[in-house]
Amino acid sequence: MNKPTEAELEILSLLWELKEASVRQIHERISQSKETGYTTTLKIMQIMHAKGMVERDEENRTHLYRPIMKQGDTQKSLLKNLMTTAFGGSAKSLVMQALGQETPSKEELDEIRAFLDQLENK
Amino acid sequence: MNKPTEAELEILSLLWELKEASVRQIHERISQSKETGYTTTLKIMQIMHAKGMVERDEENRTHLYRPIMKQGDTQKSLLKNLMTTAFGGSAKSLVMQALGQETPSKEELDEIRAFLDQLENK
DNA sequence: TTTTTAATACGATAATTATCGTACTTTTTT
DNA sequence: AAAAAAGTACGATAATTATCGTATTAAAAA
Repeated sequence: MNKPTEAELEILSLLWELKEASVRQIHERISQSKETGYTTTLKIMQIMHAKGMVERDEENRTHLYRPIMKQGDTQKSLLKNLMTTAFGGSAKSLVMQALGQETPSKEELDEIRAFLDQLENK
Repeated sequence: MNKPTEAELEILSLLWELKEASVRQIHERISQSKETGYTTTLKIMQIMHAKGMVERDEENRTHLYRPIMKQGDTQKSLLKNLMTTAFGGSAKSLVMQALGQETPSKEELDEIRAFLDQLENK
């Protein structure tokens, strides 16, 4: 599956969150942070559909879109790409940079620790 | 400083690694993994210079380029962007995805643990 | 000294991505 | 029933990015 563009990714992540949404719903969310026309959002979603990135329920007049690209797979491939291009392939430096960026809660830190332990025993 | 494009990032990370390089050096590295013309690499580096992303030593005929954008800053902003768009802002899920992707060595895992502890006591 | 090689500069073009206007259709409101 | 509102479709265009050819110049080799 091909790499989503910036605009596509923005929409995809809303779809991951909402599971299913109309163009209007997506557009309302997007236009909170960005000045953009409704038909622009519509067009991008149509393109995503043509590319097979999303599926569409056309039962009713207002179409409903659902993501096809799995969130985990997409995250994986984007991360891998970023890791090799910007971090010289080092997971460690990426991870530490990310943690410094936005520190998780105590609970989350513990989950990460557990995950580290599990990795080590594999 | 503006977000580097894919092609720019590829060059930037080579410059981070080499500290300083000619167009030819960069092009040789790039063309190992990709079929591309010399003048294409040249042009992109010229554009990067025009944008102020790199500096250039023009003493000799063969110009030498050095990165201006600091590696850490660039990594930070790219990661932040990816974290918000693809990971719903969750550092935890990004970190775990990255670790699953490319498991660091035992030593590196320990460094990450130390970093986690340090975060918690801050 | 002549020729060949290796460099830069830079405009033109291709390719990709984002934006929007307009036409048309269906639904809802008046 | 007429008008307004809310949808989709889709072509055209703008903006950005990537690629390359050609001209020119400097250095190296013959």
